[in-house]
Amino acid sequence: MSSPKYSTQQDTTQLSDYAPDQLSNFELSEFLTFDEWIELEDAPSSMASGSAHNPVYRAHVVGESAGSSSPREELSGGEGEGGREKKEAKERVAFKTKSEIEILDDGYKWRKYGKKMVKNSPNPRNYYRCSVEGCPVKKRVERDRDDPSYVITTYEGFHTHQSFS
DNA sequence: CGGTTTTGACCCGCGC
DNA sequence: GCGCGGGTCAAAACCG
Repeated sequence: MSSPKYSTQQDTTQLSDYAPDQLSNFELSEFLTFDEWIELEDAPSSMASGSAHNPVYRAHVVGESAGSSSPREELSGGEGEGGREKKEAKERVAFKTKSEIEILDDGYKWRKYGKKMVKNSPNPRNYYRCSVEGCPVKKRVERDRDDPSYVITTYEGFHTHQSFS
């Protein structure tokens, strides 16, 4: 509901610096299985102060640790179609970034489709989805429970179209 | 006008 | 068998 305090622009300068396209490729190329946050060393060359270390953590959550291999195939919801395709292993990449805003513009258009409160955390969980049709990419944004200053963005799936920067 | 957002309700899978 | 949790979708409202 509105976040009057949050400016539309904000100083997302540092945030926009990371290219989603490039980043995605990088991630896709590598199979990640990190159960912990890995600090990415950003090159804040443009950082005048330099002291502002942009803490970006990358973690790949494989989940599906034996057991639930098929969380959800498709939301039939009245769809009697028989064409069911096996879903490929959808990668789940979690990014932890220090930011006051959760809506970080990564170059893609996202449409919010749900908000849920997490038990154990006063922070709500936002669900975003790519506005582009055919893009099974989903984004989950949640604030760090320990550090509200940090935002955990979890990307699911992969974009099938070029990023519109 | 289009697109998007927002809240609630609904649904599914799994657990016990 | 039933309940819980999480996740998703839908309609309406709002914005640019």
